[in-house]
Amino acid sequence: MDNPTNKRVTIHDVAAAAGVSISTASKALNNTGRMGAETRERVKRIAGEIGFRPNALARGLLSKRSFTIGLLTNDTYGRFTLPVMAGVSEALVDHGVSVFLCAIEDDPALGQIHVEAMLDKQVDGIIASGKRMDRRLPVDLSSLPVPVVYAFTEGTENSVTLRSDDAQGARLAVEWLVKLGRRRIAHITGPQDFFSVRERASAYREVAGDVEPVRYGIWAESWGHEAVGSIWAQPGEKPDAIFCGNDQIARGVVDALRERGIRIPEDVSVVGFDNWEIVAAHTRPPLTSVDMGLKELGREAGLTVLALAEGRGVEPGVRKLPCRLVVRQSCGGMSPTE
Amino acid sequence: MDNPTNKRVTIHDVAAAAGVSISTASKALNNTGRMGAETRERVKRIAGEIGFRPNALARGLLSKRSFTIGLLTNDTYGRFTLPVMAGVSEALVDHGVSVFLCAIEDDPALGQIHVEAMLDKQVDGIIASGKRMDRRLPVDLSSLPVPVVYAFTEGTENSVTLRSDDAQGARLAVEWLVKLGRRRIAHITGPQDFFSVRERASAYREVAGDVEPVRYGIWAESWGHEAVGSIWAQPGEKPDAIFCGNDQIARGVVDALRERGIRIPEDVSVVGFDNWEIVAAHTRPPLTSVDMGLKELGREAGLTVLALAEGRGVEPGVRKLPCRLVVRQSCGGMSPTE
DNA sequence: TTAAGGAGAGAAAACCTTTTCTCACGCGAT
DNA sequence: ATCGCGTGAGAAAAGGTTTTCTCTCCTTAA
Repeated sequence: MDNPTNKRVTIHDVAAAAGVSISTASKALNNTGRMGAETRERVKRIAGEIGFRPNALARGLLSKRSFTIGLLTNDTYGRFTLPVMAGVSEALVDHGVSVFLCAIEDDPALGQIHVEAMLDKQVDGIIASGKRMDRRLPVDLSSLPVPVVYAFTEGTENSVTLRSDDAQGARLAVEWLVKLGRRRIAHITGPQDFFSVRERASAYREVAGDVEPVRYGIWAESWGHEAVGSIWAQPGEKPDAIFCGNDQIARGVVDALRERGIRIPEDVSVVGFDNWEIVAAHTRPPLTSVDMGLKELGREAGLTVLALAEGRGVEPGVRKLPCRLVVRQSCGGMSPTE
Repeated sequence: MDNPTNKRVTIHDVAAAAGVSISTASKALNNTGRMGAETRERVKRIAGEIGFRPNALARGLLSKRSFTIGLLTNDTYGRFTLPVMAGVSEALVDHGVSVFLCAIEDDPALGQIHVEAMLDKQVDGIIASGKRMDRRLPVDLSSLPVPVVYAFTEGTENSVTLRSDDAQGARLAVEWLVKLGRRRIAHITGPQDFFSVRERASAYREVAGDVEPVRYGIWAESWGHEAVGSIWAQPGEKPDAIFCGNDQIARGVVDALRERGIRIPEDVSVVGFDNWEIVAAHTRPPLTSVDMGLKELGREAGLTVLALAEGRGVEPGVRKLPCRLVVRQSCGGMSPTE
């Protein structure tokens, strides 16, 4: 049913082929208006046969809905926005909505250009996403003529913001360690100026108590390695579990422990954060890790911006999505519900 | 200069405000038609003042150009399409073109849906991208009404395909090792059924000679680790350099060497492939690695599809873009040109 | 038999922009 | 004085849909 010419088939062609007027054709295809059941069926059948697909530009011009949204991110290479994007795309494709990807590094001018390009193209809404929860994108989205949803980046005053519940995730991890019988749980994590770091740390503190100081550092293997070095260099009792601020740190921790002949998980349990498959699953032993559910976050962001675009109300504020614990072999025990 | 009402400002508003007709306004703004210089300036000034931006949908309806292209990928989480995407976006934003990101896992139905959605939205062209050069996307793009460019995935018969020159990249790496005085260079790499693997291996063979067998395995740290184990378990002379099929394998190799007390780069040089920052830069010591220039590839793909969309001819066939060697500390020596 | 009403379908406007065509006017040349 | 022409600017069509309005029949009830 391809059309041999290069010209796209329009509703005019459908109408002509079916021997009806354009308006009747349109109403038939959209299940609107009044007409004989037979006519409606015939139009639909013929439309299918000649491969008619409505021109979204024309439709959008009239309906003020382009079935298009923009995804703005400054996390070009990062592992955070990637699953978020996948989630957004997945949630919206069912609704016929396509996603403009706009990678603005940290360049305000570039951001501005992208936003304007999106508005020119009449996007129905914008999702702003980033690489950390407590930083803004370098572009002001607060007074746009379209709805904006923030996902994994800080939003403005009365905006809708979606984030993972890091405190709950941290609690999940530490409680799991406690349940396994660990009593001396250390926490090696990233820079203290990250909001997530502070949130995870205080949840850790709540559950694990004051037995070990929180160790702040950088988001790198080397820091995990080094921190273990300094803990084991000190005199006194050693931890029987280490809760790490991310998987890379955990990886460094595991390496450092192994170098000392300490067995994982028999002597020390290790838990990571992020559940970054490529690291967590390939560490020896594979890492138990907290998954922030970023894909789910993306899906939620997509549905939310869609709701706003359709005029359905959405309560503004910060919405936290739960994390889950992915159990592998680095801390013993078999399932988080056992 | 915001407009207080929610209504978007159209060229009607500009015309009214400037006291001219719509056609005159349009011609003034597009620098077409004939009119007094003063009129033209006044229209432009007023358009700027009231914040007029032309509606791309309406423009596209008429011009048959939507200034929109689609990027199809099945590498949702992968590290390959990510830089490709960044390159595409970067190249096209200057031309006012926005990019639809379509993540089709490996699902033909999903692919079909996305392609149809893109065509409905009148994309000017499509870039297909994947996670390996010798696999097709699970969707047929061979007879679409818009131009298609393949980047880092296999294209169809008479298509334009962009890929990295893996043979040249491998040669670069091995020649570098030779220049450093290494004579017994091993090659530990991925599965032999990857085209890139075979290509890299034969380039390796050309330069390094027949002194060590190529060791095929899987794309994982564990394989690098294991391969070193088996090499060092064998009797006979040991390699003084190892060229790895990717950075993860290299990472496993480095770990295994260190466990044996072998110094890097003093005793053995190691080179990786992919230059995956997050792995290469954080291995101890940081890995020298071959960079496939994926961002450049993306940029090139963007410009190519744009050229096709504008009717400028592009020679079909496979175009290989050069790799470059990123020198870090894992093989000694300081710069690839020294 | 006629008026009312409903069913089926088409005409036309609207969305916003670009482009082609037409028109009016003034000036220089005949 | 008239013709032609160049200049400045507006009218209208086009692009593909959707939607409202209108029109024509036909049926049914009075």
